[in-house]
Parts: sequence; C-alpha cells; structure tokens
Amino acid sequence: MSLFALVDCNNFYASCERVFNPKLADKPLVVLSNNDGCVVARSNEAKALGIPMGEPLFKLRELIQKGEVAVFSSNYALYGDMSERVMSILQDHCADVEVYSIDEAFLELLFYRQTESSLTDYARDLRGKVLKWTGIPVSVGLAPTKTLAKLANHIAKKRTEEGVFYLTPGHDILQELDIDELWGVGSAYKRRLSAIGIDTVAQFAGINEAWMQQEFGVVGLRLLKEVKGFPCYGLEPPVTERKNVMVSRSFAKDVYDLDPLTEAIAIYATRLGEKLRRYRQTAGVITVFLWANRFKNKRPDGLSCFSRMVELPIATSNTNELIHWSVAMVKSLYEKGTNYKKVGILAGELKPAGRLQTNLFVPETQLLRSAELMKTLDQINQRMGRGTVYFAACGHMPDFKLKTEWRSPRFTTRWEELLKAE
DNA sequence: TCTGGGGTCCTAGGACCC
DNA sequence: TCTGGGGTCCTAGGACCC
Repeated sequence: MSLFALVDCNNFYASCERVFNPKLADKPLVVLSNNDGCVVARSNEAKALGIPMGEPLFKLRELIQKGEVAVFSSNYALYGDMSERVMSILQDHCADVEVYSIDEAFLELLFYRQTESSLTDYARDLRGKVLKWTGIPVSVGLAPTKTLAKLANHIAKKRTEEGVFYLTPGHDILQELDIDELWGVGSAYKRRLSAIGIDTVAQFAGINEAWMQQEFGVVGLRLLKEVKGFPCYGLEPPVTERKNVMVSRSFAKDVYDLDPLTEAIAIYATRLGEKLRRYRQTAGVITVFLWANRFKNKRPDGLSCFSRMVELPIATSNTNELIHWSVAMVKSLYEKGTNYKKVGILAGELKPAGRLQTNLFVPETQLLRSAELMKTLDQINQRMGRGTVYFAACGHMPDFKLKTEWRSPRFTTRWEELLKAE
C-alpha cells in the first residue's frame, strides 16, 4: 500500500512575519499581494475577524486605521528563504520529497510494517522539529493517495489540536466534508455535482466510475479513484524544465499612453530574460498581453484582454531581443482610449539553453558575445542590486517599482536588514 | 482612489492530410 | 455534386492549483 504525507505550513506568509515579530503572536495579521492590491494571507485571528481571502485593501482601511489588524506588503525574499529552510528539514527526514509549492510538500513514506500510531508519531516529531528550528507551524496529513493526504491535512489543520491526521478511504469523517474541500474541485465542479445531489466527499466517493469519466473526463475519473484510495498520482520529479515562464504586473493606476506601456513591457522582458537564464532555458515564442481595466472598462466593445504571439527566429533568453519583440508587439496591440491596467509577457516553447542554436544569418561569434554580455549583466545586477544596469527601453526603472507600503525587512537575506536587538 | 502573479493539464474544434 | 473514415497538429478556452 502506498502512503503519502502532505506537510503544509499554516498561514505561511503570516507565520513568516511573526517569526521575526513575536509581538504579533495571537494578533490579527494579513499579508498583501503585489502592489498592495488585496489580501493573500491571513493569520487565524484575521480569519476570525471575517476578512476573506482576496479582499481588496481599500475595504480594510477602517480596520487598519483602528489598529485592529497588522498589515504587511509581501516580502518574497523572506518567504522564499524561510521556505527553503522548512523544505530542507523535510528532505533531511525523508528521501522522497516533492516540493509542491512555496509552503507545502508531499512526502512518500514506506508503509511497510508501520502501524498507524508509529506514522502519526513520526509526523508529530517532524512537525515539532520544523516548528523548533524555523518557527513555522505546519500541519501534516497522512493517507494512501495524494488527494486524500491533502484532505487529511485540511482536517489536521481545522479539526485537531496537534496538527496531524491519518485519513483512510471510507473514514466516517468524509460524510461531514463538503465536496469543494477536495483538491481538484473548484466552483464549476461543485456546481455540477451539487446539481445531482452530491454535496459531501462521502457521497462523491460513491459515484459510478463510468459515469464520472463520461461527465468529467479523465480528470474526474482520477479524482474519484484517488478519493477511493487508489493512487493515480505519484511524486513528481523536481520541475527543472518549466514549460512557460511569465512576468506580468498590474499598474497602480490605469494607463492610457503608449510610452509607459512599452517601458513596462521592457522591464518585464528584462525580468523574463533573467528568469530564463536562471533556469538555463531559451524561449521559442513569446506572447505579449495587454489587459484593460476589467472593473471599469471604457471600451465600447467591452473587451479586456489583447494578446499577440511571435515565433522568434532563434530561441533566445537575450534581454535585448526579448525587449525588441515585446515592445513591437505592444505597439501593434495598443489602441488609443483604452484604459490599460496590466501588461505581461509569456515565454513558451522553452528549450534547454545548453547548446548554442545557430542561424545562417547570424554569425556564431555574435551569439557568443551576446551570451557573455547577458552573463556579465546578471552578475552585476546580482551583486549590486536589481536594476543597477538595464536597457534604455526600460525608461527610469524606479517608476515601476511595486507599491509595498508595509514590507517587513528582508531579515534573512540582507545583511543591512538583519533583525537587531532592541 | 483602491481588486495579485504566477503556473499546469485537458478538451473541443478547426485545418489539413491520406 | 456528393461522399467515408481515419489520422495529426494547433489553438483557444476552461478548469484547477498555490
């Protein structure tokens, strides 16, 4: 029999902020998205205040002014570093770990000759170590499939004191769990299932497999089998080769003019190039998106998303080239009078950068030189801070700095921001 | 005034081929 | 003019995830 554990950090971003600011323990605390747009993480106390996930900041002004909730802009340098610490502890204690996201990981455990109580002891021990060594509380769900482990984790978090739960298929508790608590059931599936009287996980587990496949395709069938305890998903190998890479941001205010749009896309193309080179990949095609403000659309046709794709003559991660194409695409997509809210660039058909791709019309020495230039550029920016050296098309980089009014210090990754004793 | 930024997988339908 | 049964590839869009 297979056995998976899902280790998930509780309110991860909020917990990270607390580690370095113990006064906030037991206080309502929220972390905001990029641009301080909306709430992306909440402490339990903030949840208890009724602040929903995704709540736009302006609806919280009153609570903030009264000092009833602590607010932080997102601090990804801090969260990323804390995540690595948690993950490395998991990797020290289990050979088969899949880091699923910044705050959760699946572990595949050997079930052989283990009792339920020895497994939950193991999980409790792991949980204790992570808490002690990083300050981050985690919950652990144990079950024979990943889908059930995810659900077990949910139960551990919501319904237990110790943060550990072992879930078997057919467990009575499934009768109390709403269908949309299942991993893979979103609002659309919930609506369709509810229409035929399926509201709990236990009811879902009783669905006929042929019917499920007919109505929900292979995705639905796998989901059903997983809930019944038959694994359809194993641990995924580490994702070294991404299939797409995207950089996009929304603007603090609506943008009507072409110039700020091209400057923004040049900056995102720069960022995209850095990402590609870090992953050692090159882009075969790039797509540029322009989004009109969807909350206050001023176009007569009401359209809000415009995109254009271009196949690059040579797959590349060269910033200059990415800027050249993306700026051209923005210019061709731009329409006067539209209030743009966001632009983005997506790289697709990624290829490993290892071998130099040659092209009849571009001398090889020129390609080599540009690769060297990019390497130097990355090194300078890494050492001196992002944006030290950049292309003229980006205009004045600082103009597009994100709004981060309440960012905490990067305690763990910047010397000058280390926590100091008061 | 103010509404995130990434990703993945699957399916349906069209174009094109024999 | 009307006609069949495959197949592949591509794209757009939907659905889900964190």
